[in-house]
Amino acid sequence: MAERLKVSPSTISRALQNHPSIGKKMTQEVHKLAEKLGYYPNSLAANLRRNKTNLIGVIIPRIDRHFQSSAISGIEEVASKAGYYVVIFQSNNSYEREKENARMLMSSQADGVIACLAMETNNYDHLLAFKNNNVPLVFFDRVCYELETHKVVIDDFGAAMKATEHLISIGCKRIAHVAGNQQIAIFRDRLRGYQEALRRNNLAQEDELIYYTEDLSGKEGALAARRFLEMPSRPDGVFCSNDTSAISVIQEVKRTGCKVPDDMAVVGFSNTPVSLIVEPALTTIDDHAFEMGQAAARMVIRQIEQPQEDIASETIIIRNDLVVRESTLKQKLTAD
Amino acid sequence: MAERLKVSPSTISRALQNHPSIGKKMTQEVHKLAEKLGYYPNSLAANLRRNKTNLIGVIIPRIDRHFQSSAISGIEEVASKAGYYVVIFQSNNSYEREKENARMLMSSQADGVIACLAMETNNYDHLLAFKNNNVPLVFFDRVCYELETHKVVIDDFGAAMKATEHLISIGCKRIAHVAGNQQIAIFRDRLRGYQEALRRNNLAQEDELIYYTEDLSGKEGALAARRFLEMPSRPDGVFCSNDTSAISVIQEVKRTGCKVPDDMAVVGFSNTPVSLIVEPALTTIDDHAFEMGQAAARMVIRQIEQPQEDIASETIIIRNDLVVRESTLKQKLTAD
DNA sequence: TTGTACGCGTTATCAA
DNA sequence: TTGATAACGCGTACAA
Repeated sequence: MAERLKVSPSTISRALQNHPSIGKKMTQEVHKLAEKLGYYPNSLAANLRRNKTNLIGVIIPRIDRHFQSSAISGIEEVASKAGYYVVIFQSNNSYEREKENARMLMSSQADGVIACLAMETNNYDHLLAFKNNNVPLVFFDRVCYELETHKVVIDDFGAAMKATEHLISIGCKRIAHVAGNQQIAIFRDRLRGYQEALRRNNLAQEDELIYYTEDLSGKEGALAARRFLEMPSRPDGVFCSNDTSAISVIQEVKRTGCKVPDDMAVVGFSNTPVSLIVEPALTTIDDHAFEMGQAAARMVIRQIEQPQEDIASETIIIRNDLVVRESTLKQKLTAD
Repeated sequence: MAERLKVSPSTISRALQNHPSIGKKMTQEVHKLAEKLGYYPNSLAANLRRNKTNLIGVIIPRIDRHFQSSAISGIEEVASKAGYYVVIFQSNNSYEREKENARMLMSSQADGVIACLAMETNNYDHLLAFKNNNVPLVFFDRVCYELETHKVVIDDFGAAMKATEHLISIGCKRIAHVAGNQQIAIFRDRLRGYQEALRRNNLAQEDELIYYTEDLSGKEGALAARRFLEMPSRPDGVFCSNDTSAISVIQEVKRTGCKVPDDMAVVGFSNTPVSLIVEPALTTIDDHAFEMGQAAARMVIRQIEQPQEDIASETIIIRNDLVVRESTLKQKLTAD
């Protein structure tokens, strides 16, 4: 190491981190030399020694989904300001990969972990390792209620109710729902919120008004739309559990010559950028993914830095907003 | 360590990696015990010892851009199959952050690096460190011609020419261009491709037909459209350097009551998902981001594993395709 | 087939 | 203010 050329390793080490007990002339010289030699500290060794990596691991299904990448941006913003680095692991919605990711993360000695569960996951043993080894773990969005950890979520039930009641408020009488995978809590909650809104307003609750999808893909959205359109008494409003399927519904409805929102009003979920581009622009729930990420990061960092606060489980609920756009602006109301 | 309960550390170590010279009964027992104890190898220590991390660092502007996240998915797919892990660093298009990212990556002893440069970057010293320390470096998309490294790109010049000639082929006579930041090579190349197409076809090449933007944002696209629409002799076709601006152009044109493609045909660049959702659907260049990522990953892994192949610089050019959609399907041609 | 001993590059501790 | 030394957890050459 660079010390050859001057003094002792410890002096170098201290100088590089501007330790107060080092002469400032010395400190300067060391810095200059490091620069000249193109010296990069080996953080592997440092982390090993200090038993701290400043790494926050993130396990998410897919990076190329807008909701996820927004959340990551939020995590990154908070983490980097606090001096942490974010390493991302994609599960591709596969349980096996998620398990592998968790193992990796344990091995890399991450200081904390933030996770959004894979579709497939319904066994949580692989995540217990974090608890057992005192690695702070925070879930967001697709959380796990079986495990006692901190969570960041939105009120999916309430948001779905709000979305459905909005459809009711513009005069829809038969409201359908495109439902997500019912293995996942958030999609169950959204279905329940939809049902509760109907119940409270004494509207029809027919099974055939609910179309269950595997993964809320565009293709499934189109299939759902076709089913609804073929019904003898056609629904006049649809609440979809995500934007992708909602947009497909809009496109399919238009393809058959019907009008959105006049023949069928549509509401989505997530406020992804596409909801502004489809025509008519999509009314949707803004779930503030970026803020969820920020909150999750703050939470995990707090646990890392204040381990004494031994709170078993805390849940943060991020606000959500209904963003009303043309896909639910019926003529009679635009006069306002 | 687990050895307390059995034999020596080295036996454990060897057993865990299924070393041939260990009794298979022994090996099995060790694995079982590790499982029971919830043992996770400390990869920090292992990497330090082996002087190899199996990490590929990726420096990109922003994870929440579709092109980038697709490329990352491609990188990840190849890397994980080859036993490498991908760590992502976002520069947010800031030179300072990119510099910081490079330092981090050096410190974390990444085995290789894949980079897509930030908008701001026009000094490349921070990347020299990789070369100086024999860390393989591969650029993609926004590459750096000043440095002698491997690169993965598309033929931006040719693609832009193809896009522009497509506009010409459908009968456009006055073709405008929404140009990206001219500091970046790819955007310069796209402008040049546009110009070359006009030249070859003896079409008007007026300065006012080129609208220079800062970052090809939606807002700038709308401004460009307005400028074009206000011109005394209005352009009848526009080639935009990305999809975001192209979509804004379409929306702005429609807002003023003009028709796409009949009054003004529009072509974008990248084939992002939104290009399918806008109406009319956007004709665009598919730049195969996922494949660029794959190619970059293969390239960097080859360099890691075969350092003897001392090729100074190799450039892979990924194919690109013009995807024709309604935004350039004029009535007279749809009869085909 | 297994054990011993050392070193990877850093930092914490203690002594000077 | 600085230096010597040990230790972090693992892999490996060598010895047994």
